[in-house]
Amino acid sequence: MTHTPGQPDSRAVPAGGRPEPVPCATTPERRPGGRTARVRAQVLDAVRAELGEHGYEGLTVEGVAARAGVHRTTVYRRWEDVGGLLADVLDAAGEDDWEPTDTGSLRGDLTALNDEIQESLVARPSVPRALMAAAFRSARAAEAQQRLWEDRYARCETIVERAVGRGELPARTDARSLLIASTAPLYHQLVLLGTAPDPRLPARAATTATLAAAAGAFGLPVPEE
Amino acid sequence: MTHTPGQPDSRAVPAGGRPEPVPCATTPERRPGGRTARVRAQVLDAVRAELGEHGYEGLTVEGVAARAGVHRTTVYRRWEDVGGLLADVLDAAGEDDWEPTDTGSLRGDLTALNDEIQESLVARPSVPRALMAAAFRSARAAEAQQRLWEDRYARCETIVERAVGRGELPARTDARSLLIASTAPLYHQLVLLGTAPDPRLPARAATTATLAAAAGAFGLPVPEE
DNA sequence: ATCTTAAAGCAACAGATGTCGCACTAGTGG
DNA sequence: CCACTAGTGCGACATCTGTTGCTTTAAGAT
Repeated sequence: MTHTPGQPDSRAVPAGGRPEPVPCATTPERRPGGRTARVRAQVLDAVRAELGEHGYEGLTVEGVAARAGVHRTTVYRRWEDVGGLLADVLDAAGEDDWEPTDTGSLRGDLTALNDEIQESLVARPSVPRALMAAAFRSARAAEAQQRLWEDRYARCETIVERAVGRGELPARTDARSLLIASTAPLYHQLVLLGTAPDPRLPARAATTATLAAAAGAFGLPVPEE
Repeated sequence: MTHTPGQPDSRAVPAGGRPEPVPCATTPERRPGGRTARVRAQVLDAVRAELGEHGYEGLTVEGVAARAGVHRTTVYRRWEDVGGLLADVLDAAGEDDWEPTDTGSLRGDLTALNDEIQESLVARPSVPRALMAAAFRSARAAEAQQRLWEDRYARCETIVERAVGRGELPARTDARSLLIASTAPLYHQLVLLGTAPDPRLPARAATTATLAAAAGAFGLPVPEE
């Protein structure tokens, strides 16, 4: 996850994901060499550090540039604004190897997942929370956020597949809906409602979703009977 | 809901909800008279109008002041910042007489509620969405938002009470958890995940919650058998 | 009517934020 | 080794955002 400065990553991503100024076919890849990649790594590291220290509120282009040892103008030119920075961070966040833990039961898996979510959301300052805040302000960050959600929920579908394999769930189950039903109350209460975190909430939400699933709430074609 | 300019409202609210500069007991109420109230009404109307036209992104103190026909400084002094403005708007929003519609069944009531929610969230620009965005940036707006959520969910508890009265649910049912389970997927998908609105989502989320409730997912003390 | 004073208007200022042209540095290719 | 140039550094500038001291207006009381 953490980029090692000085060891340029080989990903030749167009930095901010913005449309490039039309490479004229003679320049297939602009200049993926040392300095460019190094600056990108420094800046993204700085963003994560600033986010961890001051949260989204305290995240400013000025501060990021200073911490990265880079000039303001460079950041503005490559990432445009704070939203662009976070979009890049979000894309990088999707490149880890996270996967849901296997506890042996659907309810256990969902509870473990919810525990992880709750933990990441109650931390102060919370990076995921900051990224959600950013998604409200920047279209680019919102798109990156969407990609990350999609990736995460796709990985979580293995939870449902395992449950189907164990016979806990019917084969044709809408995995995505089940996962959302299980996790949504957490985000709703912790992020939107702003209620105090309840240590039993993760388990309760997971249990509710499990019960609904057992009652056939997420059956796909519902063969009626 | 809409304030009629020129007809000062009698609510002697301390405007922004901020701690007042200690009234010296000789001045029990500062100056609730015409101009003060009129300015407040003008400004709040301007906020709602700007929000409807440009969304949260385009909401600026400068624009609000101009539209309200008031000087910038006045807005800064009474509301401090955009968050303060929205907090005041949020508090005013809680003073309506909204109540959940009665369709005759738990599932129907929850579906109707979700339909209303979805409708308010897919509108562009969406005022509720703007208020949520504001809650991320301003502590004052966040508190006001919290008060509004609390008020809304409290009113919705009548849905559960009616269902209990009809014998659809056991007497000891955790109304709040049921309501959150029913509504959270909507907010999660439309606000956080940013997925395209699905016209059947409200009904499906309501059905899921109803099934879970029937399975005893929201029983309060659970007398064990 | 007139006095008092809370609140609004006004203008000048300070700081943050973002932009632009130009110079320079350092990969890249000959 | 040298030439080329994408990308960065630098400083000057424009703008937006928020603050402060003072003046003016008008609500409320005598």
